[in-house]
Amino acid sequence: MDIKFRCDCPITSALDILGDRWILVIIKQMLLEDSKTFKDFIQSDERIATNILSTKLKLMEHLGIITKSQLPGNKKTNLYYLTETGLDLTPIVVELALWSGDHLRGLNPIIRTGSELEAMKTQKTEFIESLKTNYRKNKQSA
Amino acid sequence: MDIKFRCDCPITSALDILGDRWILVIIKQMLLEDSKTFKDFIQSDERIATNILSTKLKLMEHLGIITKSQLPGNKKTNLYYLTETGLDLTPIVVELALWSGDHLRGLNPIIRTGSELEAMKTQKTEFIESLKTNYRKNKQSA
DNA sequence: CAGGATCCGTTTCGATACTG
DNA sequence: CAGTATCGAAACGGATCCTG
Repeated sequence: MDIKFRCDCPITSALDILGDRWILVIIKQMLLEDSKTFKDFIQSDERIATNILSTKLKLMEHLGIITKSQLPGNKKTNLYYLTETGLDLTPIVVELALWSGDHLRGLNPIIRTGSELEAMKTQKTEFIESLKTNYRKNKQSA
Repeated sequence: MDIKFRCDCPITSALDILGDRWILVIIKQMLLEDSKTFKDFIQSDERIATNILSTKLKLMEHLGIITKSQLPGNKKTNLYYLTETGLDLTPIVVELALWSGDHLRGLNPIIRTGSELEAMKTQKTEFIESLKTNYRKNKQSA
């Protein structure tokens, strides 16, 4: 698989990656909903098709955003986890959540609880760090 | 024009909007490169096609992210400006820039100068605020 | 049964030509 | 300058099939 970006500028390349709805959805699922298996992603209410999911997971793995692994004794369930590079996207997901909370209300329900959204806003840096820390913890204990 | 989101969840709807490469590109251009006319967007090195640009600008206007206006004496040049809702996307653009700077190096050149990227990181909140303040100022004086 | 590949109709994209 | 029209190429998405 080779990836071609439109130009050499990093931010433009970042838009090639993050300007893809499904990639953002997958990252959000992993970070906020503990999704890690193929089935987790399929069963979410995002309605992603299996072929699309498959393609995007492969792409993300190739980009170094996620890794694919298996439980030692389990040959059939694959586990997808964010790498540290992927985890560094946490601030973007949080900012997205905040923006949507501020400007796309009326659509409800809010992601997670309202109070959590409040915490995100008032203690953003800490919230991001705790999200990353928790994620790393879950990843290790798996 | 009516916009249909995939579900009622705000963050999912946000992904419907921001998970679009061109919308992100346009916002970035407006915020970081002072782009405001159709021509500005076309002439950037992003190589956006005229029909796509036209469609996206209309969509963004409809979403309340940008406004379209004209100089009083000028009937042929349209001016596109971010609304306050659009301006609130500044943190997302900044986080994108930071992530790409950290993880997509080797592609160079960096958006703007390296020192500016450094400032972004160490004084992020202030940087975001100044970006917004400057934008509002330019918008008014136009 | 989980994970994913294949097929295939439909939608969207994108490059260029063209218009007010 | 600021867009539309057109049309081939690519992506989507759903249904189904395959494989361990």
